[in-house]
Amino acid sequence: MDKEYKSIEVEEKWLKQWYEEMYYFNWNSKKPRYIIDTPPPYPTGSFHIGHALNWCIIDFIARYKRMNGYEVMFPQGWDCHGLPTEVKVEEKYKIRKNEIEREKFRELCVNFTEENIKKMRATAKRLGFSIDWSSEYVTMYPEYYSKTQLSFVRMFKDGLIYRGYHPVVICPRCETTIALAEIEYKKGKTHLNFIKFSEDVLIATTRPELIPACVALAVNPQDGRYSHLIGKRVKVPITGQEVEILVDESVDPNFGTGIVMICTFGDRQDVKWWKKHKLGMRVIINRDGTLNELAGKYKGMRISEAREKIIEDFKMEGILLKQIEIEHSIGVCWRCKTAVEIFPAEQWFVRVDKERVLNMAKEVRWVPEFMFERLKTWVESMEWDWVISRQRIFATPIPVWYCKKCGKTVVAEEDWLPVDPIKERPRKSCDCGSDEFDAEKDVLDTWMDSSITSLVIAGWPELKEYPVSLRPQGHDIIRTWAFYTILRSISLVNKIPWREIVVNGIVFGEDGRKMSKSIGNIITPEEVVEKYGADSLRQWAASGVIGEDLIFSWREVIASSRFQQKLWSVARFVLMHIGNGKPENLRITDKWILSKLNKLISSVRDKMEIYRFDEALKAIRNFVWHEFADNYIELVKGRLYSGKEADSAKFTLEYVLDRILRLLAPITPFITEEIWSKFRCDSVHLQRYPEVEKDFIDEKSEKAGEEMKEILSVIRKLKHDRGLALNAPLKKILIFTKLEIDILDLSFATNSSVELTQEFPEIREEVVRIKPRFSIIGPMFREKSKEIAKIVEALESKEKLKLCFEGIEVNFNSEKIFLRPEWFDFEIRRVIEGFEAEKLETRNSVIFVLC
RNA sequence: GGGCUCGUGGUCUAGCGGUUAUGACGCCGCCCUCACACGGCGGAGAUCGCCGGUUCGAAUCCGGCCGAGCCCA
Repeated sequence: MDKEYKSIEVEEKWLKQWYEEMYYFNWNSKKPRYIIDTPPPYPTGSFHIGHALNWCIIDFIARYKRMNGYEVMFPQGWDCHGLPTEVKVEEKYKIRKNEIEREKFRELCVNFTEENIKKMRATAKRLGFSIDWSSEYVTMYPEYYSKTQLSFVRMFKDGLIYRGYHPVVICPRCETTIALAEIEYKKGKTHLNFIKFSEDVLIATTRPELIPACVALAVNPQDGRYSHLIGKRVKVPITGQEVEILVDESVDPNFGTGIVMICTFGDRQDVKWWKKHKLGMRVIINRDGTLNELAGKYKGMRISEAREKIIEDFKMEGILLKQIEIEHSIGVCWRCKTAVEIFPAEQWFVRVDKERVLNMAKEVRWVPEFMFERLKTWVESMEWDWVISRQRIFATPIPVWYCKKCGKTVVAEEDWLPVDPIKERPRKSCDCGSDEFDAEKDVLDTWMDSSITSLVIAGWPELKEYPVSLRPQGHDIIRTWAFYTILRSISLVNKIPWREIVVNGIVFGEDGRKMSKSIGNIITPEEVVEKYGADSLRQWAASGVIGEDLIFSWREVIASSRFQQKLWSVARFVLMHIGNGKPENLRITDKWILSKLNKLISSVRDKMEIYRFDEALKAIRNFVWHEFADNYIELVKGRLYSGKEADSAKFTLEYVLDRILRLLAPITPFITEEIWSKFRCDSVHLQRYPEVEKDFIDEKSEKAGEEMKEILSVIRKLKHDRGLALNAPLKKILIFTKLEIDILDLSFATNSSVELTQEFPEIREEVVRIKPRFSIIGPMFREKSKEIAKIVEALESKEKLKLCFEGIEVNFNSEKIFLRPEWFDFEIRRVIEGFEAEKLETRNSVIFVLC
């Protein structure tokens, strides 16, 4: 074995030697199943460090469960559809999607995505994830999206999907509807404009361009200033429509003038009021963000343009009384950051039964528990159903046509799927007899694809097992992926999707900020692997507390690679000495480490079960380094080198190494496999996770072993303090203890002869020096302090000893005073058997070292 | 504005009713002892964010404040 552990070389070797079938999931296996609903990443082309963290956690769980006898499914999906790819493809080919055929554009997107998947797959493989590549799924392929369509058809039939005219959020740049979950909020400054509608009606608004869309004004019922206005009608400037002044408790009397303008639609609050008060609708914005004829003279302008113009006009008319700058936040499209608008349109919706979703979600075990709160607050704040139609191309088509003659909606039948309504026609005539149809051009929200992953991996529509075992995911997509999956699972099969959900944090850069290109604090998994190997990156991933955000840290990665070197050196030592080990005549030291190891196994198992990989790994590292290497190996070296009583040590070394490797295998699959292959057959990953062997738990030996460790430590310190080499021999070490310690191992480890003594040895003690503590004596005796020192100095040896142990009464200026031991520091010399001796103490022993 | 999480040596962190408050990195000193100098041994370094309260006892529980982050409005 090389002295140095070459992680990169070793890892690349195993990547070639391992065979993928090792991790294939078999539905016919007799083992209990453990199915993981893994996240299908969006194929951007780079498998980033956040993915790496998430996948490491999944892999720890998968490997742990496998070693515990489960048939584990660790699938890999790719969630392909969506706007980002459309945008990238447009950039790449310098086209606009509407300039070429739909089909052609889609093809370009598919090719682009396939390339990206290839790159990400390579990174995932390099990191050593035990993915079952035979269960890979790609949402843009017909095998998958036909299931998305099937889910649409079934939910439509059950009345859980409907088409409706309703205000929805649109992104004027992307020219598509987006879901509430796709809105981001940005803080910024804007002007609050005070505009006079009539002599006694002054409103304040941040969106003056929407005045043409005004359908009502509202005041707070408690607001005494305006009680005379309630129910009155007032004329809107510019466009001149008359609107009523309403009352509503949710109007904030302290904001602006206390009179708010309700328009269709400025924001979601407008939608609420519009619904509640059953107001009319004046839509002045087109889908592309320009204004229409209802905006009067502002027709054709873009929103920002209209805002400037209208302010100018108001100024001229003298009805803009003042403008103040305020902080506010606006909703923007999460992909292109354009400010979103609200626009009523005919759209497809999924019905959201909030209460039911929450009740079912409670049946899932949430790790950490508080993450459920995130879902709860999100669901409770939802204002309308989930809009699932999008005006895009690269997505799953909505399998629907509309009869040209009677207008009836024709939804595809299950055996027509997959289907693209634009390319195909319904396979039967409309009930009215007509064969003329308009295809639905809208497509489905990408979340419609990815919210059925739990079902798809379980074989839906023929479910083989459900709910599945686990959903691992980040907390950033609780309101989307977790929520949608629960909703769809309930809607389609009336069951929760998974028994348990483990939510991990997100990764920050070393500076504690979110990783981003603009800040330049991005670390890629590839660069970590190139420098320190995958096992080190994996150890870093294990170092985070589940659910908490994790800061990337080179320090942690380096510490991890050092641990690997240590483990390697330990293994090298063990493998040099093992062979012919026998579990017979185990000595205290052996029993001590075996007992500690079995307790370690127990606690590591407990930590793995609750996904506290940080604690599991820390415990293992600590054991390997500070118990096994620093102490056990040092204590048994003598036996191994001398061959005396070596078999028990050999057995123990081999047993401990074997268990350590299995314990670590889920976290560091490469180094454990490499060491395992040096003395065992098969793969370490096909072994059982260590079980506690109760027979090895031995409190008495453990206590004795700990005592030996402490004795060793005080002797090391003594040698250190005296400037002796650690292997310098001492004349004799006499130990007085009630514990059954092993002097054979101790004498080797200290390179000295060690004797146990039942009785305290004959000691001659002598006070060599007494140093008064002037900080105590000074304040008491003032200028006479020096005299005290002299008196003490003049004491006879016996008296000095007495002072040291109990204190002594002396004459002082013809007065008797009592000197206390704590007033002085004593230097004591002990002599045993004619040699000068040092007295050392541990909790349970007194040790005399003869130098 | 609301919800959640977190403030512990220089840095990162464990502990979450009684510990001499854990460990890592860094720092200082000694040591190339036949597994390991990517190592060993030893050391210095913390009024546990601030203020109150509960308790015999609080880093740990409760309340308030200050600060950071995430999610949401």
